[in-house]
This record gives sequence, structure tokens and C-alpha cells, in this order.
Amino acid sequence: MTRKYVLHGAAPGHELKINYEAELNREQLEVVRGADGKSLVLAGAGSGKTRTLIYRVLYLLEQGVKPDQILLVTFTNKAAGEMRGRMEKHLGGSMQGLWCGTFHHIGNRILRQHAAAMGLSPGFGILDEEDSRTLIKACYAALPFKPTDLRFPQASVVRGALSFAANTQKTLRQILDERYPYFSHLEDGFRAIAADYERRKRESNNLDFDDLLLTWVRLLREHPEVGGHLSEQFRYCLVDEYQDINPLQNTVMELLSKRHGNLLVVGDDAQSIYSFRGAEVQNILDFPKRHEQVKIFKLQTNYRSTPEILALANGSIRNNLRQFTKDLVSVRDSQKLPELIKVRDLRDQSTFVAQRILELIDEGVELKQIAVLFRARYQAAELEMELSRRQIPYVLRGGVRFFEQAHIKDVLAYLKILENPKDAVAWSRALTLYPGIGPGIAEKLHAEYLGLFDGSDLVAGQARLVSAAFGAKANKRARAGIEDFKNVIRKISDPKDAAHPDLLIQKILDAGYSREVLARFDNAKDRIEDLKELANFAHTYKSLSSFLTDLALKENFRGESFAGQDDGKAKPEPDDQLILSTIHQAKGLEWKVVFVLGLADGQFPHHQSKSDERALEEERRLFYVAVTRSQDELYLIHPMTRYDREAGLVISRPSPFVEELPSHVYEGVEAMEEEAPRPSWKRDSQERDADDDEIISIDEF
DNA sequence: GAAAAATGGATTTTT
DNA sequence: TCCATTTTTC
Repeated sequence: MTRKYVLHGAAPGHELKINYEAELNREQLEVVRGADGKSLVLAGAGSGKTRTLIYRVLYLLEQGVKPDQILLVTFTNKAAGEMRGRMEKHLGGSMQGLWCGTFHHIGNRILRQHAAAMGLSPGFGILDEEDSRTLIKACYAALPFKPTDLRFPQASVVRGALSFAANTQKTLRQILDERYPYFSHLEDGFRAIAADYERRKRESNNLDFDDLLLTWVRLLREHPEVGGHLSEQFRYCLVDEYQDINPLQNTVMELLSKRHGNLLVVGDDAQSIYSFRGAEVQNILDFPKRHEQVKIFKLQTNYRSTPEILALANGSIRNNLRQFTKDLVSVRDSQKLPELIKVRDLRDQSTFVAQRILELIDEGVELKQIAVLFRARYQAAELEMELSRRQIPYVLRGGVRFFEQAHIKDVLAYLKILENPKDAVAWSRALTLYPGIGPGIAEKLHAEYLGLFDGSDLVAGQARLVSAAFGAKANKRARAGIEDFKNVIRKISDPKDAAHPDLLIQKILDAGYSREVLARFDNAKDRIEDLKELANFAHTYKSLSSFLTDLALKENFRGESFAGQDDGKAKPEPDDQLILSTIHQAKGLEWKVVFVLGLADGQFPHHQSKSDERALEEERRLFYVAVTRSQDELYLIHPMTRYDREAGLVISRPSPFVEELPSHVYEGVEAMEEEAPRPSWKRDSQERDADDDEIISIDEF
């Protein structure tokens, strides 16, 4: 994709001259030209799904559809970002008003426009998962009984249940029966908390993630004039990764496309891996049943993987019962078989992977064309140490999100107080940083502040807030902290600074938060660096509100630079790095060489999913996703033992997903050390350092 | 009674 | 390592 199509002036579409026949295959061409009305595209892994969607959009533009009449919804920020990037390449830099983003992004944008209709202040804040949990915790006060008496579940469980009900559009009763039968008798408690949670969100002028979608649906349903207008505007609705859409998201799209019926959904049921968020594979399977006259397209040519890799993927996924049958065909030449590597333990797993990667580099493979995938984050820990020892640069995707780290959120809490003084969550977070102040006192202080005046404007109330009288009633131990807090507020309350979030962050650091970091965290230096980076990032924003909103909805990872947002001063990272990623994070991506870790029984599939057939099928789809990321070489690693805290060293069988494969689709290989066996888990670090360059011989059997 | 310190336990995947 | 619960302190 090196050619560019530049749009000009008022009728952008007419400047597009694309040779579709030359750039697309027949299957893709049919979609691009024919997917009007209700259309379902079943796209196999590596079949050029994104490409097809992009060309569909270009085609629509060429037909004279205005960019802002097109709504392209994707599932993750990463997918949205990639789509936007590739589209901009085609369109010469500008999206010309095209709506492209995640559900939550677009919901947010629409709700800001129509806040008044929904009784919201346009400056509403967004609670992330942690904020939401904190607020729910505070709601336990509303319970008619003591939580400990009835072994009432934790806030995260309550949040999970409420969120699941919202996303699946089921009642709390149903969710409790289906997913939390052991809490089924506590429905009243859940309800009491839910009611109080709603109240507190309203009073603090906040929405949580689910509210962005729920309120959007309510807007469409309860305000027909707005709903009609929006449906009129978005003449073409396209949904990517449709297999991961949950009923709530589906409702949004159904409502938006009701008038014109132009709803194109693209997905691969074999890659549905988000049921924990309420996605149901049944949703895509039933799409043709839910609508009349659905056009069904299939993209079954795989451009990514070798026939050998595809054979393994097909051999696995056909064990699932719930699926459309697809017949993926590779266009690539035959190469070597995928390998199943048996290693003794986790340590040997790391050693093997690191060593094989070094060999691949010798063979001329670039690091960035190699990925190591795993089921769960912690599985990468051991490998990370090994890579550091061998000085192999890597990026870990799926770590703690940059913006969700404690120190980042602490600083953001002050900004949120400025932006939305009613935000009780932010007040509590900032105040409880100070010694002597806990949640109880924080809540009282916030109430006192709100009582000072109508609470709508921090700047107006600032004089009273920072006066000597404020907080004088609190107990002695809290006094010093309150004064410190007032001091920070005093420094950041200059209205002139509101347009400069970076300045505000700097002031918060100077006013004492830097000291706080040094006192509280052992890796304080890194964290202060993070905060400076946050300030750099903030520099590109002209208002506090847009900065905060973007952060709440943006996916950004530690170690990843804020791509495209900074002013050319990208971090001095080598651009050739190994990728470590959870399988979930790897969806939609591809690499020449892929290693999959931990293919042992009990690790993958995750042991909790083994009893449930649906869950097991989802795990198998996860395995399918992992395998189909690979273009040329695939290594499945099976650690033959694992260390159990109680039982000691335990033998693990290979993953059932490997055992059920026909034996001709892979080659079994054993990786053993030459020297005498020794129990690796008993060795101390000195010994480990000593044999950095030991050699493993790889013998086929 | 509330906050701080100490202890114990567990850890899938994400907007 | 991070979080939640229990114990200790003010």
C-alpha cells in the first residue's frame, strides 16, 4: 500500500481513483461493491479483513457519500488506531470528518453533544474500572446489614455483576442466577448498592464505561428526534470485530441503523474471545436469523500463514461445535511444520525461547518480526528476566496500563478536582494521600466544600476552600495534611492555567507530589520520569477536559511512546524490539515467527474454564488466535513440569489443545540441557548468573 | 472510631 | 507485586 489518493475540496469522493480489481481479490471485491443493507462478512484469520473494510469506506466516498455519514466502529483502541492510520494514508492525511473509533469513544462524543437532553453536565467525568470500584466500595454504607455478617462479596465482584448485567442487557436477577449462584440470595444487597452507586455517580457528575453506552442507548430511545437525526446522519454503519460485540453494543448499532438498514458487520466467529465482557459468539452466529435479507460474504483466502500453520489452526478449531464452517485456504508456499517444544520447566522454556530468538537473529530475522504470546501476563515474568540477562530488547504489551498506575492517577485526581469539583472519587483519592486522612475524613471534607456554595466552580469557591476555617473541624492528626492539600489547590487554581494541563501537572509535582512519590514508591525515579512524560503528553492538549477524557478512554502502555501525539520527540527506544504480548492483545496482528508459551494442561486452557463447554470453546478460539498470528514459523512450548506451592514439582501433560491435534500437523521436539539435571527452583541467583551462557542442544526425536 | 501498619493471599483476558 | 483483611495505634 504505497499509493496515495488525495482528496480535495467539497466533493472528496470524486478524486478517488482506485483500481479495485488490481488491489483486491474477488471475495473482497464483492464486499466492497455489494455490502449494502444488512451484510455479514465472515472473515477468516489473515484474510485482509481490515483492508477490505478500508476499501469499502473508500468506495463509499467515491460514490459521493460524505465522510461524516460514515460510522466505523471497532472494538479496541488499537484496532481503531490502525484503521485510522491506514485510512489517513489513503486519504492523504485527513479523515475529513469520518467517524471512526471504539464504541466508548463515539458514545462519549455523542453524549457530550447531547448532554443536556440526558440531564448531564457536558463536563462529566469518566470513571475507569478502579474509580468505579472505589465508588462502589463507598456504597457499602448503604447496605442494610454489615457486609462481613453475610459474607457479602467484594466491590470488584459487585461491579462485575452490575457491569455484566448492563452489557448483556439482562436483569441483575438473571446474572446472579447464571454467573453468581452462590450470591443469589444477596440480590437485595446488590440492589441497594446499585441504587446508591447510581446516586453517587449522578451527584459526582461522573459516568462509568458502561454508562457511556447505556446513556447512548437511552438517548436514542427516549429522544426520537435526536435518534432520528443521528440515524439520518450515519447512513453507513460498519462494525469491525463483530464477534466480540456484546448485546448492549449491538443494540446501539441496531438503533443507529434502523432507518436506513445499512449495517455492515465484519468478524470471525472463530476469534471470539471476549465473553468475559459480555460478548457472545452467538451474536454473530445469529445475525442472519435476526434480520431479513442478510447478505453473507466470506473471506476465506488466507494471505498470512503457511499451509502448515493453517493446517494446525484448522485442526484445532474444528473441535468447536458452535461455529460457521469456514474453509481457509493459504496462498503461501509450503514451509516447515510448526514445532511442539518439550522443555523441562519454566526456566528452560525461557532459555529455549531466548536462545532460539538469538539464532533467528543470526538467520536474519528482525526482532520486531518475532512475538512471544501467552495466556496470562504472569507467564512472561520468567522470560523477561532471561531476555534482560541476554540483553534482548523487548516490549511487553498488556502490562499495567500506563494511565492506570497509582502515581499517574494520583496526579490526575487533582486535575479532576479542578475540572469537576463534584467528583467525590477524585477528592477522596487526592485527600487520602496525606497522612492522617482516610476515606472517612475525605468524605466529610468534600461535603464541607460542597456546602460552602453550590459547588459548581472550584475557582469561585477557592477563597473559601483555602481559608483557615476549612477543615478546622477535622481531628488534629489530619490538620497538617489538609493544609498541604489546600496549598496544592491554591497553586493550581489559577484560571489562566486551565488551558495548559502540562503546567498544572508540573505545579502539582512542585507543590509536593514529587516528595510523595519519593516517600511512597521504591522505583520513585521511574515514576517521576513517567509523570514528566505525562506532562509532555499533556502539552498537546489545549483544555483540561479533553485531556482527561482522552486519558480515560485511551489505551496506552508503559514503555510505549505516545505514538503520533508527541512532537517528534519519541522515546529513545530501539525500533527493533521483540514483542511480548497476551494473546488477547495480539489479536489482529501478525509476525513472521511466533512462540506460544505455557501449552500445558491447567495453564492453557485456563483451569477454571475446563468444566464449562462454552468456556472451553472460547479457550480454543484463543489458541486459534495465537496460532494464526504466525506467518512463517510457529513454536508451541510445553513445559513438562510446574512448581506447585503445596505439591512441589508436578508433572504437567501437554495442553489438551495440543493433544487433540492430528499428529501430522506438527513436529515434536525436545529441548534438553547437556549437563546433569538439577532442580532449577532451588538454585539461588548466584548460581543462575554463573551459567548465563550454558548451551542447550536441541534433538529431534 | 478512624487511620496506619502488618499480615496474608492470590493472580485471565479489557473498554 | 499488588490487593484485601486483620491487628495495632492514635
